[in-house]
Amino acid sequence: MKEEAALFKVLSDPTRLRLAVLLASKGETCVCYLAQALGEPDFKISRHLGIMRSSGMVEARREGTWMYYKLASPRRRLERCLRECLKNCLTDHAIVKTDLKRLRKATCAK
Amino acid sequence: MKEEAALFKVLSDPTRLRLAVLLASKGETCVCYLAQALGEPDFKISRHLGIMRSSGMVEARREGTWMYYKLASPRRRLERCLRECLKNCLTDHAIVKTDLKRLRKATCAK
DNA sequence: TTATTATATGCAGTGTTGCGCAGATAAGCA
DNA sequence: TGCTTATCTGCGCAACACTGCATATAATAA
Repeated sequence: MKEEAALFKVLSDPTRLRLAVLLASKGETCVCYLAQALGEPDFKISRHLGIMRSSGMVEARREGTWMYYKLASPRRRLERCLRECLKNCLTDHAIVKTDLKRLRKATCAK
Repeated sequence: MKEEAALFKVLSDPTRLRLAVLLASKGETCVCYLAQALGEPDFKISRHLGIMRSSGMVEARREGTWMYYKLASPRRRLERCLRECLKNCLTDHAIVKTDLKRLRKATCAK
């Protein structure tokens, strides 16, 4: 049960939860865009993405200087179910809406 | 988003996750039965139930010396969705099966 | 080479978490 | 009243988690 609990633990931090919802809704996105979307320093975003990555929830791809992150395809049934939760229940959350708005305006030349 | 993350946090501990699945599957149950089902000391179970209770995930009812706990009825959509996850994805987990087996054999005269 | 941009990481401080034990409380019964 | 059972809680400890800052790495271009 430890592994299942670990899935919940990854989502138990507000920053990571916002990132997960954003990635679930927008697909592959690069770190600097995510940092602007959340209005948080990029080293913080990078840290949390690292945590999500080492848990297997997220995959990364380098393209030049940029790193693109996306949700990994679910392995267990629980992962698929949780992702549905994110999409169905959190996409219209107030904070997510403003995150998405800022994401749309984001540029890579900070 | 903090409140939503808190929901995941409650389920991010293996003991609490097992308790939640058990309560989702069996309904109202008293502490000593839950302790026997999980094979853990009752003060530990009581602690975790207390955490689940103060988060609003669980409700308690006293009957004489016994305390009966059950899942509270979900308030937000996310809570309902998460409960579905527990029922659909974790009820047939190996540990839950043995928990349920021990729960069936549990008695209150320790 | 150096400079620039994007991303990651080591470190230290602070706070939080889960645990076991011992003891406290609460209810029921003799 | 005292005794038993069931449940809860205060304490100390060890482990862990989140943050900000500074620095390191990685890739690209001049």
